[in-house]
Amino acid sequence: MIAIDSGLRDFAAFLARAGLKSTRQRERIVRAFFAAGRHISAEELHRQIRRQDPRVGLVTVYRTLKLLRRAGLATQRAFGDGYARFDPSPAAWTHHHLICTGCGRVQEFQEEGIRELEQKVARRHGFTVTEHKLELYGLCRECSRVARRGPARAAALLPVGTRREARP
Amino acid sequence: MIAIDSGLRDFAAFLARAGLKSTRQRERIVRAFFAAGRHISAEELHRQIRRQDPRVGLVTVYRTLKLLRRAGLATQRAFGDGYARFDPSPAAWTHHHLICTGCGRVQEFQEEGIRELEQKVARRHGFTVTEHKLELYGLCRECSRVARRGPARAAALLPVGTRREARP
DNA sequence: TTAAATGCAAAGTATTTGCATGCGA
DNA sequence: TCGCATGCAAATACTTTGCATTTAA
Repeated sequence: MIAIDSGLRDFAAFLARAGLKSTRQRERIVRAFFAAGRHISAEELHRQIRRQDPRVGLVTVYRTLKLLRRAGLATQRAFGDGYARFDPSPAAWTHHHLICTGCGRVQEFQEEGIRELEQKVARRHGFTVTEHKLELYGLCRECSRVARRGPARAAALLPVGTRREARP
Repeated sequence: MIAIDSGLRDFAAFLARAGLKSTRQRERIVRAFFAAGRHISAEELHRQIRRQDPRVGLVTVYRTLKLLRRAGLATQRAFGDGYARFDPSPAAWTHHHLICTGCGRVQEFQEEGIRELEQKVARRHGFTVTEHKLELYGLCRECSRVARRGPARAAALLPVGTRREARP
């Protein structure tokens, strides 16, 4: 996969530039990160890696993700489920998220017009934008259907969420 | 303040509807919440309330914020500094955020066109949107100026953040 | 009266850090 | 060889929960 190779190369360059070392763990983590689906959590990434190499600690995954961010290769997000999520950076500029508060599923979408609007806002405020997040929360097609049938009144009494929701 | 009164009234109605009680603490918290600046954290809110009434616990602030969400009167956010932030709900529909990664300041902005784009996306995906977040991260005017003078190269080696960053 | 609310202390949980050991350059 | 990297365990820090007590209805 070209995306993985170029990610690895960029990261290696970053390490060299910063006087840091290439290690087996870092390579495994970076490779898995670029191979992984989008918006992956540290824990999920760690699980993936463990399958091939049990000798990689969760702590190192966290530390490497931080390095990836410093290298400009990863973007951190928080969808409100208590985990930090990570995306390869160029992707951060080209897609946004629809998060279903019913079933928790996260869908991506692209919408060209948004970029322009952002630039307009940034200019108006003298802001230099490096990252952006647009998240739409609501009910997906299926959950909407279920909600329409079910007792609508009950919604007011439902807990807002079961997991912790703040962190990131 | 009209906004505070209507917030209190709505919350009282919610409590009655749900068979819950009105208490001195809940009134204080809700009042302070609607009087407070935007995107306030539970801790900040608690500090404000304590000035007038030391007999309100942080735990109750958390619990009441959760009720406010269930009542549809508050929106929860996570800007990446480790705290959950809360906004009065109608505000969530009318403003967005510019977050400076240099100095941490959060500015609000409004941009009419975004609403339309969202609706377009929602229709395309059969999604019923209840909440939305648009956050632009980058450098504010002043931090941009400083960055342009300072040694640009150093940026690659700076820590990405000092506080914890994931949570909510 | 009684079910809900409060507050303290303790638990929970994602993430970070200290430190002894390992290992790349 | 030398200093950065790793991994374990322990620490953090925001948030939630258990439980005895208080309070609104």
